[in-house]
Amino acid sequence: GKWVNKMKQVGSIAGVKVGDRFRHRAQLTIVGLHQQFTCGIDYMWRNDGKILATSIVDSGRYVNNLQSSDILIYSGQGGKSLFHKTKPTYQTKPTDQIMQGGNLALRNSKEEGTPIRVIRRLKHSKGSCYVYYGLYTVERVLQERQLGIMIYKFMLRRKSGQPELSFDSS
Amino acid sequence: GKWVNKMKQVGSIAGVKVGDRFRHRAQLTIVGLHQQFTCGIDYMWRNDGKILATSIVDSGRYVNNLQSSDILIYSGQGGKSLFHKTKPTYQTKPTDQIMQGGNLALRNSKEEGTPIRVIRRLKHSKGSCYVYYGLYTVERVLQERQLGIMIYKFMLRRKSGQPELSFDSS
DNA sequence: TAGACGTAGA
DNA sequence: TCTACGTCTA
Repeated sequence: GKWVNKMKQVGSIAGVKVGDRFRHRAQLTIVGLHQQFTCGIDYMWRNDGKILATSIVDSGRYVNNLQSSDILIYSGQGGKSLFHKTKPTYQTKPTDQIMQGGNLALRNSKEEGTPIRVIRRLKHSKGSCYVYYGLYTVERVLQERQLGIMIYKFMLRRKSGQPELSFDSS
Repeated sequence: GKWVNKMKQVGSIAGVKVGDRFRHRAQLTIVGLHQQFTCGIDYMWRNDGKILATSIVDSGRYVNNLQSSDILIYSGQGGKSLFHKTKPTYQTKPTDQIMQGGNLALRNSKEEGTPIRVIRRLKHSKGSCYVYYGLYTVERVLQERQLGIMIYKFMLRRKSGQPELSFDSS
């Protein structure tokens, strides 16, 4: 259950600035940056029934890729590889990723050109935190084979006109 | 990893008042009330190697019991009943609870008479929150049979001189 | 590395 | 009811 049925929204969140840092995923939920507690892709239902991605979290568990300061390659969700360890035993059947849920939401966002909030986990010697990177749009949807299964890759580009991100020792 | 290696401590936490409410377990961790993220019993190591309970969370998943405004019966942790559903299949062997970890910490706290922070989850029609109930001491350690296994029950009494808890519609 | 009174959403 | 890029401690 929830205290407040917080509405989801596309775009920036009032009071949250690019570069803001958070210790826990729960804090992203509280401020409304990303309302999924563990899932990497959050999305909302538009009035016409189409789902649109609102935010993604790059925690470093999937093989994503920050190609430059502006381009992020984000892996889709779902699918099971024989080489992917799950509890309590190893998978018996590999399955490809499917164009549904978060993957579908990201593809729809590309079609509509709507912005997506990007949060990335930064690791330090002392620990880690989640940093709000700002708004991105999906430019390309790719498919590739990885560990024997088909997975999606989404190429996102950071929207221009946003504050620079600087990562000093703070 | 962590940002700060926050020290655990027995007793009240500066800045946290009886009756304070929190939405997520993560917030209990942040303020230092209860540093275990999902486990119900938190404890620390004293210099001499003895473990002492620092705090417990009563989330309502175990069969606990608020007998009066001052007495809380709290179930120990561990043990597996044949009737307790676990993923991905049902247990094959029942196991009793063991006097270790959190259970041992609670027993030690009784011996030492040290206070324990108590947090209880309150459920509403709209959702739930965690409420800081204040400091309690362990008065009795009981054992009983439940669903075919031996479990511990800890009787805690709220220390006197603390603010009254009132639960109106706030 | 695994277990533990986690959460939100489909 | 289940899955999902959780998070701490032992």
